[in-house]
Amino acid sequence: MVTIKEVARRAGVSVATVSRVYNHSHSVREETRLRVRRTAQRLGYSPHGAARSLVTNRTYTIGVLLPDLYGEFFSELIRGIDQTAQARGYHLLLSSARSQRESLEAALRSMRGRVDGLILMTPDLDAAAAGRSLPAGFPVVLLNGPPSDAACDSFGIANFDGAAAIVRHLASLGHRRIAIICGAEQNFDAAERLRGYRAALAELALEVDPALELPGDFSEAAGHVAARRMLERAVRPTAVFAANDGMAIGALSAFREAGVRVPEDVAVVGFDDIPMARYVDPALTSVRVDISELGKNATDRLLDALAEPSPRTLRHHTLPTTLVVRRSCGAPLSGGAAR
Amino acid sequence: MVTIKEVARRAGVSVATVSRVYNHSHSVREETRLRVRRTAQRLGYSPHGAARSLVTNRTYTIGVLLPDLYGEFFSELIRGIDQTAQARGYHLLLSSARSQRESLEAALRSMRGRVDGLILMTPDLDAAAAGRSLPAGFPVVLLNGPPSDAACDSFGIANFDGAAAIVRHLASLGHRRIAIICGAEQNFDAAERLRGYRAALAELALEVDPALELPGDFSEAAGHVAARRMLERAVRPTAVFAANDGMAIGALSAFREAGVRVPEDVAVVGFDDIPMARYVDPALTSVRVDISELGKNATDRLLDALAEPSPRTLRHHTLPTTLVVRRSCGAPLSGGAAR
DNA sequence: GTGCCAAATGTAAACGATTACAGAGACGGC
DNA sequence: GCCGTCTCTGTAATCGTTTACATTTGGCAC
Repeated sequence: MVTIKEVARRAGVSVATVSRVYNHSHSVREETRLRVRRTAQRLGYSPHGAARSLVTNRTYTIGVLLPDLYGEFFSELIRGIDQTAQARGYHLLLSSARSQRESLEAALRSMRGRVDGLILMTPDLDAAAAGRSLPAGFPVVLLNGPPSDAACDSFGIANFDGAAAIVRHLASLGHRRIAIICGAEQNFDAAERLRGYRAALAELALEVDPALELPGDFSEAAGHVAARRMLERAVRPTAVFAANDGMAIGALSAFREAGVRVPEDVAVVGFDDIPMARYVDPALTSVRVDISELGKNATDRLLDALAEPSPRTLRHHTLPTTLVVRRSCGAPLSGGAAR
Repeated sequence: MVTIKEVARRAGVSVATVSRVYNHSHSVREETRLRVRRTAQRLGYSPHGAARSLVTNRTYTIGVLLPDLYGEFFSELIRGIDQTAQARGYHLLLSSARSQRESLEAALRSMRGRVDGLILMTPDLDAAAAGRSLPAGFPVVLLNGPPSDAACDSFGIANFDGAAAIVRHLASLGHRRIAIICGAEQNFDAAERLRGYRAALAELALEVDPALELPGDFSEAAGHVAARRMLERAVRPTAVFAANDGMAIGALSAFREAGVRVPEDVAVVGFDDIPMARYVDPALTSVRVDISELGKNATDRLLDALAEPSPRTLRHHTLPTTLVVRRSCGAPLSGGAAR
């Protein structure tokens, strides 16, 4: 592999000059610059990232630590992060932390000297402590986690409001027995959606019935199972709120198999508004969350902090959600098909 | 940030000893090792990746360069890659190359000294040359690209066979006018699926009719549009093969809106077998491709090459596909619902 | 010719680790 | 007591850059 020394020798200059050509270009004669560039080109030289990082203490890389890498949620999130990072000249070091604690700390350690900052997704309630195991002063943005006492910014989505909006919408359509298929246990988003569901029921003076709260884990299969269990009941709910679209779609298929019509016999709504939602039958009413925007915002915030490392005020940002009404909830659709 | 020197000083040893504790642990007295470990722990030390890479010439990072980061295909692929890489102690440097040429080369340059090897996905037909712009001898694995003359391994999926199998299956159900909704232009997978479709038609002595080959781009919307265009025709196909599941699902929704029954009036099949496929209505017949396995294989191959850099024989690997029959094609289902 | 200034370039010390090599004890055999 | 050997530890060179500082060069005013 050709180094800066080699280029310098072949171009008849010192390494400092070559270096200057590749960085702030002032103070290099045009003729010299050209000669260096041509020589480098000919030799196929490009600067060695690690060596550069060592002396500048900048890697132009941000670490992204996610709980797992499954489904459209994550591809959207990464897309948003990558887009922003790339636009601002940063690389992405990606990792998923399967077994929470030990592996999380290990992952953090192994990123020392490889990244300038970190985007950390800690959806588990007990992972809140994660931020604390970080070296103090290291730039970190937390994603979708419970409010943490760690000294860093955090981003989340309006789970509570979105869930409440869904419930209010269903109630406005006349539903009184509204079930929920919960998200993964220990998951913060899931907990907030459940809390929003309960709060809205209370606000509407509807009964909060534990029997209407079915367990789930965000998978299509879980939605399918939950719907089946509902059908076995003597008294069925008239509406079902699945804590994400995947489970809603699983529930739809279970209802279809059982000959239960949606939305006539039971209304179904989801959460997230994944691209697929508008293509299932019936088209799924959901809560729109711009996941890639979430990634974008988190990345912007992190890169801002990197650029200007003054002690800025820390904040928790909440991304708003929008109700998207389609056929599955049985509402009259204004102006034809929902987009 | 605390360095190895600091740890050495505080532990009363030389930097060499600290280094030895962190690497091959032989030749350090147990008592010394413990003292060093404790000191490091107390100071919150962890080795600096860039410095380490500089001298060892190993980054334990592999670069992953993809055309974009959209949809379940990519999240599955990345999942497979990450899983394998992590298990073998490697990090992932992820990047998407939007505008092909210039950005591709730029991305490659900027990875010099940051990665030990590269997984490069070049689905575009004209990107075949990409491999050639790489420094010779740099370990690279190509993914889903056209056969390249570059000196590196490549992995792909059995697009041709999968498409042919789909067509044969439809023909065996009595279909004679089988349409295809093509994938993105210039995309190698798309081209191969089209080729497989045509070959199977020829083999079955069915007419290859350009009017039955509709353009698409792998998006749900494209499938929707293509299906609408079919419905406008005087003579409609009796079966539609969409080059991926997303487009098949878009087509399903268009048919539903038009009151055309699937599979009674028209059979629909897809490709990829994304998780969603079994939950749409009717459940979608598709061609199963284990995307995460693809990522896994490519990564294993790359890491093997890194471990043993002898000039191994280069190969092109093709991942087999399986036909998954569900309701949308109208075939009699053996043994109840397809898994 | 001399002195001064600015621009262009070179010299060499970092950066934080790894590792070849050397040195220091300890021990045992003679 | 001497020497060889083995185990543990230290010294210092090295990796490929950046960059503070020094040096050279040429032009220009005097």
